[in-house]
Amino acid sequence: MARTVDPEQHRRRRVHIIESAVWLFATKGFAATTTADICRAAGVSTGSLFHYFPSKQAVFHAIWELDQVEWDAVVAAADADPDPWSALMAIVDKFAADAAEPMMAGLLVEIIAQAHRDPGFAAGLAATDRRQMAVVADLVRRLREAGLADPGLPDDEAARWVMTLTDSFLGRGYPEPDRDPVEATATVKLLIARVLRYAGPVEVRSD
Amino acid sequence: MARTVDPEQHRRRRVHIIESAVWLFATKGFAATTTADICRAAGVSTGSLFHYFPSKQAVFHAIWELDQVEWDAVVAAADADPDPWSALMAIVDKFAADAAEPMMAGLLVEIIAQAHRDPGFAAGLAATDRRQMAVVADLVRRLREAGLADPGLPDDEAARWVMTLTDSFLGRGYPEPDRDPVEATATVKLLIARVLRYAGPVEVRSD
DNA sequence: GTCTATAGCCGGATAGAC
DNA sequence: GTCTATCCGGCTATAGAC
Repeated sequence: MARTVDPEQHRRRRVHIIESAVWLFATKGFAATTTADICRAAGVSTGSLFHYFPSKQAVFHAIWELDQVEWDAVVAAADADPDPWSALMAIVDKFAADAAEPMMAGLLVEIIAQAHRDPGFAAGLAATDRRQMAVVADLVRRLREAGLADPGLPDDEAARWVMTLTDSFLGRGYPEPDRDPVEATATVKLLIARVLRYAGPVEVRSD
Repeated sequence: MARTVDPEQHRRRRVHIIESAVWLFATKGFAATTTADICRAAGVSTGSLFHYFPSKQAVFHAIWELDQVEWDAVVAAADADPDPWSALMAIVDKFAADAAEPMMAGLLVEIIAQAHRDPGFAAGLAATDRRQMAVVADLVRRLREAGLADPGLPDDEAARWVMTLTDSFLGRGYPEPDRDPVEATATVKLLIARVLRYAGPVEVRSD
């Protein structure tokens, strides 16, 4: 009786505000997005917004936290896959799919820009990145121990280079309309194979 | 007599303001940098600033234009070098040196962020990038025709991947203190060799 | 050409009724 | 919990004396 309010509803409203804000941050940038913009997009008033979040920055941070949940599933899938190469390719596909959402590219740029200024945020970003890198490094190790790859580099360094290649999905900072995402993915897989000196067959097209 | 004022002095003052602003944009970001900040850093008054530049954006654009001059020299040197591999490595070194300046990384992030919002600016960025890519593609062609490399990809696509690897100098968006720039450069050269299937010797250390 | 002073606007965040 | 109304600060850019 003390709490008549559904905590679940509270969470849902929060998520709704976050999802409205993501689009704005990605297209206009963090600084150029006003709290009024967010309120309009989410259909709430200023007062409500600041009831759910203490500041504009807090809304931005919450976006990042939401994304972590998705990655947990990806990591779990990679660990469960008995074939390390297919697990690695699944991760590559996940990166490619993320980057294909036009919003994601703009958002990531904004996240990196924030990290360059806010050390605390940078630390969180670094932690996430290390987690992702550890998963990839583990897959490289499994490939190497199975005799399927010989990067000639420490596993973690090799993982870093794999992720450098997947970063290319984000493009070079400007629209490249003539670039075919499917082909780009295939090329990344090919180059990962070369960099790791992978000995197995590289699936070039999945359809 | 009509003009008592040295146009050269006008140019020097402009450059001075630009150089003061670069630092601020790189560390605080474009939006968070106020025109008052720029004035203070450059030691001029508000009125003067807007005498030299019509807007804050114009200051930012001018930075980019200044950088172009530097690149012209790099391009000329690459064309003149009879050895395409050493010319390519010189370009890699130039990218590495740029990224080693801590300011440059922050500035580039800001430039990319701007490009995501301002189509006109993005077009300029794309043009510069194409110019750089064309130089690299030409070097790949020369390597290929000399029988020293066989990327198995079109030259321009191979050039794109070379530049993807050099992008890694900029890091992953957060400080990585344990990363040795000299070693990173050597690794990039090694990976470029693998990606291009370069047949010649890879200089691993220059000192 | 350079300054001081300030216009004019809009931002994030709060107060307090309901 | 949600709203309306509003504060307060700081911003870009301009005006006008020198």
